[in-house]
Amino acid sequence: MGADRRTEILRAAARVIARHGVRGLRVAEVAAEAGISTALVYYHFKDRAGILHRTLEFISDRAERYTAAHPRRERDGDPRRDLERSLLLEFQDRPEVRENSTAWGELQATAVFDPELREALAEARLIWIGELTDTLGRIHPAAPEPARTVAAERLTATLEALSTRWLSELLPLGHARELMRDAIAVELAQLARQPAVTVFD
Amino acid sequence: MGADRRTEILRAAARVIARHGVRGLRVAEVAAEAGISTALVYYHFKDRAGILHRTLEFISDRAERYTAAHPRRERDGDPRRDLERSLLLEFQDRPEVRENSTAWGELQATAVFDPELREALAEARLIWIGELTDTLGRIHPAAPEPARTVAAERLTATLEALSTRWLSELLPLGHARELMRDAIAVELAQLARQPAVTVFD
DNA sequence: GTCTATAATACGATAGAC
DNA sequence: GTCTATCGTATTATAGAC
Repeated sequence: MGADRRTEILRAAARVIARHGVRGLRVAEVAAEAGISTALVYYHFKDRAGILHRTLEFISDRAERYTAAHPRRERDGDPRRDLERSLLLEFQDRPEVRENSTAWGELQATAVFDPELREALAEARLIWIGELTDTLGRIHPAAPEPARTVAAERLTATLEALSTRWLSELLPLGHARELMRDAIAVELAQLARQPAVTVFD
Repeated sequence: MGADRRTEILRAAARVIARHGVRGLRVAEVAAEAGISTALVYYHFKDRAGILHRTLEFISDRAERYTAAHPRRERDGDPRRDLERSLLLEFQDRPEVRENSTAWGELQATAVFDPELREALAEARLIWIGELTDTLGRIHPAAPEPARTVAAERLTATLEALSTRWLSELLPLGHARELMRDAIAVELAQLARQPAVTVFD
C-alpha cells in the first residue's frame, strides 16, 4: 500500500466528501485529513476544482472495481445472481462503499448546477448502463435490446434514489436492499413476459 | 397577490436555489432577486440557515399544491389517469415546476449531510407515499396494502432519480416522461398480477 | 421597515524559506 | 517536497441613520 502523496490526498478528499459533500469540501480540511499543509495540497493539485475533478475520477474508478468489474470477471456464473449482487453491492455499511455512494449522489446533485461535471457523469453512466444491459441480455436473451436498456435505466435510477434515501437515513439499509431486490424481480418479470418483437427476424 | 415581504423573499430564495442550489445560495443574491438590501433580509430572517429552512418549507408546501393535492380533489375521476398525471406533473419545463423539482432534489441531496433537514423531508415523503398508495388502491383494490406501499416507494424513487437526470440534462424531458410512464405501467402490471394474499380473509 | 456602510470572518490561493 | 505565514476576496452578519 505504498500509496503516493497524490493518492493519499485523493483518499482524504473522498473521506471529506463523504462527510460534507462536494460543495462542503474545504481545502484546509482535506489537508488536515491527510495530515499535511494546505500548501502541499496546492503543490500536487492546481486548485480546488482540480482536486474535486480528480477525486471524482478516483471514486469512479474505485466504484468500477467493486461493481461493473465484477459481472465481467464472472461471466460464466449465474447472471441472475451477478445482476443482483452488483446492484446490491452499493448497499453496504462499509466506509469505502458509503464514501462512494455518497460521492456518487453528490456528483448527481452537483451536476444539476455544474455543466462541467455533466460530461464525466454521462460517460460513467453510459458504461454502467451498458454493462447492466449486457447482463440482462444474458438472463433473457430473447428480450429486445431497447427493452433491456430501458430496464437498465430504470434499475440504475432506482438504485440511485434508494441509495440517497439510505444515506439520509430515510430508509434503513435492509429495507433499501429489499426494495432494490424487488425492483430487480419486477424488471426481470417484465422482460420475461415481453415477447421479443423481433423474434422472427 | 399582495404577498408580504417575507413571502417575497422566500419566492426570491426559491428562484436562487433553482439556479445555484441550496449550497450555492448567497444572501446578497436573494436580496438582489427580491430587489431589497441584504440588511432587510436579515431583518426578516435570523440568519442564512433560517432563510434556507423556511424556503424549503415554502417549496414543500407549494409542491403539495400541485401534486398531492390533485388526486384528492379529483377522487371520482379515472384513478389510473390521476396517478399518471400526478407523477408526470413533475416533468414540465415551467419555471415553477423546475424550481420545485430542483429544490426537492437539493433537499434530498442536502439531507445526506444535514440531519436537521431530515425530519421535514421524512414527513413530506410519508404524506406523498401515502397518497400514492391510496391511488394505487383505487386502481387495484385487490392488491394487498404492503405491496401497494412498496410500489409507491419505488415509483417515488424512480421519479426523483429521473427528475435529477432531466435537470442535469442527462435525459431529455420526453425520454424522462416515457421512462416514468413505463415505470407506472410495470408497477401496475405487477400489482394486477400479484394475487391478493388475503383475498379470502 | 428600509437603507448605506462596514465589521468580522472564512476560504482559496500564493510567496518564500528550508 | 514540505512548511509557515499571509494576501485577497467573497460572504455572512451587524451598526446606526432615516
